Amino acid sequence: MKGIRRLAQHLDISIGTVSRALNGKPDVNDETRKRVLEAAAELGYVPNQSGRSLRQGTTNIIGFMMQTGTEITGQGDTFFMSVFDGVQAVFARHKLDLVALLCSSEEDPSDYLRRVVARGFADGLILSSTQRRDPRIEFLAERNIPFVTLGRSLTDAGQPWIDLDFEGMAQAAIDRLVARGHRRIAVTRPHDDVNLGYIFVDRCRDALAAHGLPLEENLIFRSTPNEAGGYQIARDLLALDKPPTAIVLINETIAIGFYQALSEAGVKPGRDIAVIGRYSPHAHFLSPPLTCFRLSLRDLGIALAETLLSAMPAFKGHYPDAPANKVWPLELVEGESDTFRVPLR
Amino acid sequence: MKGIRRLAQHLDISIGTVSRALNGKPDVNDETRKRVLEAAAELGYVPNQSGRSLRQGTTNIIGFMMQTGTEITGQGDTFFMSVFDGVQAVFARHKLDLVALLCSSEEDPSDYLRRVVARGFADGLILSSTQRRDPRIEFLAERNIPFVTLGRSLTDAGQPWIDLDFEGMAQAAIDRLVARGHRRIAVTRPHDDVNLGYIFVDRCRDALAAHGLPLEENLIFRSTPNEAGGYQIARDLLALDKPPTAIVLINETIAIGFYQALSEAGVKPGRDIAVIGRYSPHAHFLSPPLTCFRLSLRDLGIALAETLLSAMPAFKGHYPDAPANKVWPLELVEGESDTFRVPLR
DNA sequence: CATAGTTTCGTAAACGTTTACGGTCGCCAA
DNA sequence: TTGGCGACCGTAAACGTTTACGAAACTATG
Repeated sequence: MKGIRRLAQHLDISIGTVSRALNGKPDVNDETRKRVLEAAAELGYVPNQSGRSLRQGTTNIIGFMMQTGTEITGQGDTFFMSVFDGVQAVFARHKLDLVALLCSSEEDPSDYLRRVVARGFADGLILSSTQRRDPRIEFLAERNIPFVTLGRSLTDAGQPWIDLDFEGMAQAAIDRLVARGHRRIAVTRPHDDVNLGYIFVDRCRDALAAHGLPLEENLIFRSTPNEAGGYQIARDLLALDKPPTAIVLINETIAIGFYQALSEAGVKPGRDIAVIGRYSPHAHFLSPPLTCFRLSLRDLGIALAETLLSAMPAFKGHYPDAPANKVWPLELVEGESDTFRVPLR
Repeated sequence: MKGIRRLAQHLDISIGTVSRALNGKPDVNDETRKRVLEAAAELGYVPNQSGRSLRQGTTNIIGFMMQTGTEITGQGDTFFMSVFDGVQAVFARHKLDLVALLCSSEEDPSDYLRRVVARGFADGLILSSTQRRDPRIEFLAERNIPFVTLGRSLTDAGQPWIDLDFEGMAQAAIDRLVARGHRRIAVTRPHDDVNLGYIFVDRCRDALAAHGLPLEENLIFRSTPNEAGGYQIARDLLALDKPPTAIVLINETIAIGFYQALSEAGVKPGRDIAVIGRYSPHAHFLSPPLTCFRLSLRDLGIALAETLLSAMPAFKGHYPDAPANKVWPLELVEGESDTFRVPLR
């Protein structure tokens, strides 16, 4: 005898009552409930996941899908782990288990999603690393699986999303640099088709145009979003006939390689070129400290979770004021890497 | 009508035959099997996970447990993502789904494990961040859930494990530094009770003793294993009356903060102090390049997966030569941070 | 005391699969 | 003709829960 039957037999009551007692249903005597809970703890009984979700049609599992391989995501462990931490905190309060679904860099994310999730694996999903056109979105939407995306896509299907405010960052960074006299400003973007690259570059172009300045095509640098990518960008930049006087880095870790390549050439951020980037735990420890845009990753995770919950029928009304769509603000952290000013001529 | 019934009705055959056809059982006509597979693809049928695992008593899910929060794990950047990638590659070949179970920094890992896994959630588990005494091991062992740990523990229960060769690293690093004349060598260790700290420090002590040298207590630095921790170590080290002439850093990302604090004090690795650390994607991009110990994280993941598979009854014999226990070698990458030699006097 | 209402509990069906078992059919050999 | 055998397929039980329904016991009300 196993499972709930064993527990019921041990207590000499029916399995129905045991189940009700454990699940906090109202029609069970207080005394009985107490006995059941004690016995469950004593025998180490834990309800079987499969049985429960087969019956209820619900798994109590939320999946957070991400991709492995820093060449792909541009965000290392700490980015996702911090966001995950926030998401976890919310779901734990609702007895939902959160698991990370890491899609290998070798597998197509859509195939992965189809394979692992179509079979009723999760009650809800968080999608990250959204591509410019992302078939996963259509797939989930037409199956009515609640989900939220971290990042916008051109193929949005009315699902809630939260995205970082790359528009605001572009605007603020460009305005700041232009105010310091820069006219030829470079920008970077990821090498692949992730949507933020388009958003960021386009908005930088707009912001420059508002000042009557062009975004020169050869000052748009594509790279893998890791240290090596940053290194390459700096090399390419320095090899130009007429290098720009300022640059805005869109990814986190590229600053390390970027700094290094500059250093090897005797070029110092803040003195010879203005650099603005993204916050990362090492940003403070670069020399000079990187001026960068920061956000609270944990809070972002919390918002993602609440948004997803408000999109799940079972939790209707729990988070009425959760944002359906939100552009998450980035806060400027002043460093010394952008103090270089272009003298007026 | 849903699920396999719908498929059976659509084909006008029994659900038993459909199931057999889909699962590659022998006693089904080739023609019938073909029709079933086509119809399944057409209708987008995917077997329900809960139903299947309820019947079979197996979930086809493997869990890789890690902890969120860089202050905890000590591996920033891409450590886990890379290992995970290797694990994934192996399990995918066996139609096993791998999910990451990230335990929040706020929750006790043992509680987490009990909560999420006891209910028959996974067929096997990989445990990382093993503590010196780790209750999770006993928990899994007595429930007969196949698992493998990344890291040894004092409370090992006969399960297979793979650990990094911190002994070898300690030995090689100390020998190297002593050969260059260093007599007062500092070492670092994580701030918490993760087992590798003990192993590493003890073995450094042994290696020094073999040369007739002591490991001075005030030259053992504890810190959070992130950039800030490394920064603090350097500050503390420089504040000593008589700073050491060399140091071995056990964690990856602490090198960044360590370098920065040295730089602020005008101390240069390789010229004024010898530094040996652990490889990380940024190690090349520090100045001077960090002499460090590297390993193939993806291969480590592959080995973990094969080891776990060979411990799972259902895969007996698939990986007969998978290591039960293995100390994973670390390879020295020569940089320029340890070229400082102590002049003979 | 009769009746209605309330509290508490047991019974059994249902969730979607897999699989042991037995049945049908056609074929071949004796 | 008969028996045996192999190929193929249908039937139904089983996995471990939850929950709708109804029964029983008790309480309150008239």
